[in-house]
Amino acid sequence: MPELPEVEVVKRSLERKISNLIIKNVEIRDGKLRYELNKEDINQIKGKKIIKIQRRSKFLIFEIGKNFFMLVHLGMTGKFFIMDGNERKFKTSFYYNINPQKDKKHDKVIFYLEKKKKLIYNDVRKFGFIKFYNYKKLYKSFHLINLGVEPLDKEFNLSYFKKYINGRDRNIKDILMDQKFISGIGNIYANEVLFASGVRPTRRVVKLSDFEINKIVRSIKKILSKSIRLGGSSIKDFSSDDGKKGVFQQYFKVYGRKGERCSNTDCNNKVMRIVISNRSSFFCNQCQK
DNA sequence: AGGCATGTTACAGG
DNA sequence: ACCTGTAACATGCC
Repeated sequence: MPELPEVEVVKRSLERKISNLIIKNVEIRDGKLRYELNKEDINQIKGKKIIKIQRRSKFLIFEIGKNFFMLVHLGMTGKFFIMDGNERKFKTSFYYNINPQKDKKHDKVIFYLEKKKKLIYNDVRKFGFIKFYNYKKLYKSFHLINLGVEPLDKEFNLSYFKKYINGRDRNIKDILMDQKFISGIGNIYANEVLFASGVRPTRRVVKLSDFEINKIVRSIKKILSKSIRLGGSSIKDFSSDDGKKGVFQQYFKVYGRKGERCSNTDCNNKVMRIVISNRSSFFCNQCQK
């Protein structure tokens, strides 16, 4: 589900709903995630309070009690459900159509909170993980230490961009998804950003003009922040307990649109799909140079 | 049946 | 030691 905007939306939602609550108990339904869940660590958080939830790149960082941190990555299909009493609320779901019954099968960890609330970590493909650290080790962990700038930070600008690509002969799409360069962009947003910038995903970075780089930088900031504002453009809150099918609102201009007409009104070209680094890449041959 | 899927990373080769 | 590209991980939908 998650690229930066989605994770940010999840973070805000969690902050609102479960911060300042004490974790009464934790049930591990299936600890086999990307990394096996550490039971001793899990035991340590019982009786402690969720103090704060932060985001770095696509990672969520829960501060629990004093000097203890839970690092969560949602992988491809990780999501959190918050249950208030018996109601299963779909706060942040993105995996085909969510079916409450089928979905329960993939509940991995259940955090029992105060006020009869529950936080459920659910992950179909098990690429996500939950790890625990103290402060020092958290920020020294290999997950966080190699991350590049946050795309929405001022630090991410033309000169940072040029400095990084200097001497690298790679295509622009790879660079945008390179977490050591900027952290938070995945396949969907890389495609969308390049469409908005009028740059083909295959372009070598050494050949980009300052004008084009600026366009890319601005598109990144614009698209990511817009997406956060909209509640994560690739996800939609579900209220499916009444049996109604949730509706995905698609805002994508090129992603997944192979063969469809280009989104630019004055263009009759069809969107192409090619594979770059094992990932689908969509673009308009006419509008992207 | 086979292809495809928002993620990271271990590994091999240069 | 660095840099780059490939394959693998698990599961389900089309």
